[in-house]
Amino acid sequence: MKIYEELQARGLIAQVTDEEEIKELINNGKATFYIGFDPTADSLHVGHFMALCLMKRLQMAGNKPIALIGGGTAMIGDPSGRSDMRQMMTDETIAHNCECFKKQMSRFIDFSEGKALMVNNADWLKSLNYVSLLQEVGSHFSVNRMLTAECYKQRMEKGLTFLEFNYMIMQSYDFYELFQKYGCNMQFGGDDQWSNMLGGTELIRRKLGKNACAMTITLLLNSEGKKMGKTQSGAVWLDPNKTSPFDFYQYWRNVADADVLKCIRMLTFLPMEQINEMNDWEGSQLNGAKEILAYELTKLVHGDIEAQKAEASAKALFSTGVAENMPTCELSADDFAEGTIDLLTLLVRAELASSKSDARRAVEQGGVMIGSEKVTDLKKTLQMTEFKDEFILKKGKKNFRKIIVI
RNA sequence: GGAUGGAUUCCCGAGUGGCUAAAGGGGGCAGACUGUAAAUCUGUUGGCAGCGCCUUCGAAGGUUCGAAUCCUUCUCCAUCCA
Repeated sequence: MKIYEELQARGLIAQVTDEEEIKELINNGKATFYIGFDPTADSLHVGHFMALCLMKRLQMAGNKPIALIGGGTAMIGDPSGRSDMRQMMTDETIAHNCECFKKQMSRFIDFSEGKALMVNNADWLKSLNYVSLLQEVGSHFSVNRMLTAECYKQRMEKGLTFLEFNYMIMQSYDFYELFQKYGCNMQFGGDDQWSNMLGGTELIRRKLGKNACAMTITLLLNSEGKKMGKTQSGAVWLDPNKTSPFDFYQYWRNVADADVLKCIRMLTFLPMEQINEMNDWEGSQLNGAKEILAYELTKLVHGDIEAQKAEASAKALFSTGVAENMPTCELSADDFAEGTIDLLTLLVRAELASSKSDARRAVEQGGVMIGSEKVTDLKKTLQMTEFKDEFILKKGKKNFRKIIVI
């Protein structure tokens, strides 16, 4: 199976400008393509992960990726798919985020010997001259058409600033710049980027009379239509310090039945034959698929060893309630008042409860366990001497914390 | 620049002097049921040294025994007119 057909089979392709041309390019390793990443946080998350995987797949098929870090566009803020304006970031934050992105990306993409490039659009966007830009680029854009673009629709109701309105122009300019400088003939991106990307292909056609292609990746939505990779407390990050490998594993272990196979297809590198075998799995059998999904993704992001640890911990934890590698809370003597700590404080300290009131509620509702003992006494206290052996504190069914005193 | 409407707890949204830590829904959390799933049902959902106190209704002042609610100024948003 050629790469284009594989992407198709995995359900990764959302929209393309010219199917035949794109097939020809990427199946024969003739594409130099770019994907842009706006450094809006200090770590990549699951959404970026899909794009990185795509880069990797295409690189393996002989195409040349350019990772574009949007140090310049981040200063504008992409209004696509947003109902509110982005928080403005300082230059220092953006620069810092760019650095973080670079490090993380290098783990996925092979940048050695010019097999891939990494560029930052701040390098050319920041030095643009307003009047000449208006003349050279602005004259090729029709406001009428821009306003009908899907990505602005939502914002037409809530309000859109001129700054954000220009995001499309900047992204188009990026493509134009990369086309000339590196012969970049394709752009990939999330499906919400479609109109921004078309802006680029059109700019290239009008200014240079040349053809460039664009293709969008299907957004990873769950069965409820929400973007995956988000939890209550925020995104699922790729940085182990922001989302531990264990939590990362658990996120995928817990996806809904309806979403497992889609995730396996779109996110893992397992061969299609193997995935197709799972097609008619149902009921509790899908738990097996979830384990595969969680393991494969953890392996891709955090490596073999971490993935094994996370898997072993999760299995042990949910069968015996004890595991080698599990989220741990280390207490020091300072956490004890006269050698004692009360349960509610401990729950907060272990990050199992957001406040003491929250901890109290959890206990009142019978959700807290020490080891295998349910605790109902709100005033329970623990002596420091009882901590000689580590023990497991549990809130609800899925929140475990090993408590140790150092 | 002018006119009008608006800003409420994580989100949406009721509340227009005391009964309001603030209806209802969503989301979250916990329990039951299960397969670490979904659906469903139940409870819960500002904080603290639990039954009392403190902080909260865009911001700052003021009126009042008492304000999310009334007045003043300010900030922001939307719509219409220029």
